[in-house]
Amino acid sequence: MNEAYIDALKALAEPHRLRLFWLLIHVDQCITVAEAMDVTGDSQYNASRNLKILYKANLLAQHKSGKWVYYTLAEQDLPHWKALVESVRSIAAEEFADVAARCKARLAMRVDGECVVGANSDEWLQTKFES
Amino acid sequence: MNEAYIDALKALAEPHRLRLFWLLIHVDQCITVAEAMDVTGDSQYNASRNLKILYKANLLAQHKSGKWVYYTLAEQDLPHWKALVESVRSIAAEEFADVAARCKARLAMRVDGECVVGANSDEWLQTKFES
DNA sequence: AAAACACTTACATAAATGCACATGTGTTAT
DNA sequence: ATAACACATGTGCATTTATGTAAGTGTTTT
Repeated sequence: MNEAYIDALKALAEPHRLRLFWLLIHVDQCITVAEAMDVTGDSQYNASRNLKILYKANLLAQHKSGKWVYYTLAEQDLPHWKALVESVRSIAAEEFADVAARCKARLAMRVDGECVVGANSDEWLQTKFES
Repeated sequence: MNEAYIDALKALAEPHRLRLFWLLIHVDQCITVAEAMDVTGDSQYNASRNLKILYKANLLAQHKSGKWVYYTLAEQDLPHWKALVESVRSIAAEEFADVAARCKARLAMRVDGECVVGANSDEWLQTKFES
């Protein structure tokens, strides 16, 4: 049945999750829950839960590395799934310009492509943004 | 903002509405609430409400003709909206083979392209389907 | 052993859904 | 005309589902 597709639509039909998914499409990289917290400003519970909902909806893949859990885009084979991802990708960048900038700054804090600092670190909080 | 887009995703993230929208894409024709009732088997309230929700989400257009209200696909200009419609269009037809057949039979009851008979008519109930 | 990241549970609040009934509007018959 | 009928929509209520905050659990690192 198309229950899985319905779940994907439900997962995307929430502002925080749509933003997270758009971000993962456009940065084209894995991000951890801690990084998502910093970038979006969501609480730990919401960042974790929303990423997990996107994962359970088969929109994201996850892999664990030490105490970090990285989420990344899931590969899509079916046409209507590809079109759905394409739809989110096509959203104008201006809508998410702020998070995109914050995400870029947060990923710059990585060492050898690995996340090494948790959420709300001093280093991150010193990086000021005027929104 | 992308609130309208969120509303569209929400509108589609419900089995009955997804089915209705898929149907309107594939029959490429207006249908009335009464016809939708017969085709989907939904109650009058649900058929009316779900069509209206899709309409308010800017996915459908409506025009009134006498006591009938015809719903049809809305034209989309923005890329992410087009891709969203394309996504639903790409859903395998087998998922909705039954409703597609019932819709074809129901539209055959029209006269000069106009709906002339209401829901649960004798004529319709005589048309038997084995589901 | 202690600290940190991610996840889960429990509870309170908000929102969506379905049903029954009532309303509004257009059509048809007398 | 006006009364009766039919299509579509709105309202009130009960049930279910989603969301947010706070606290607790599990696992890994140092």
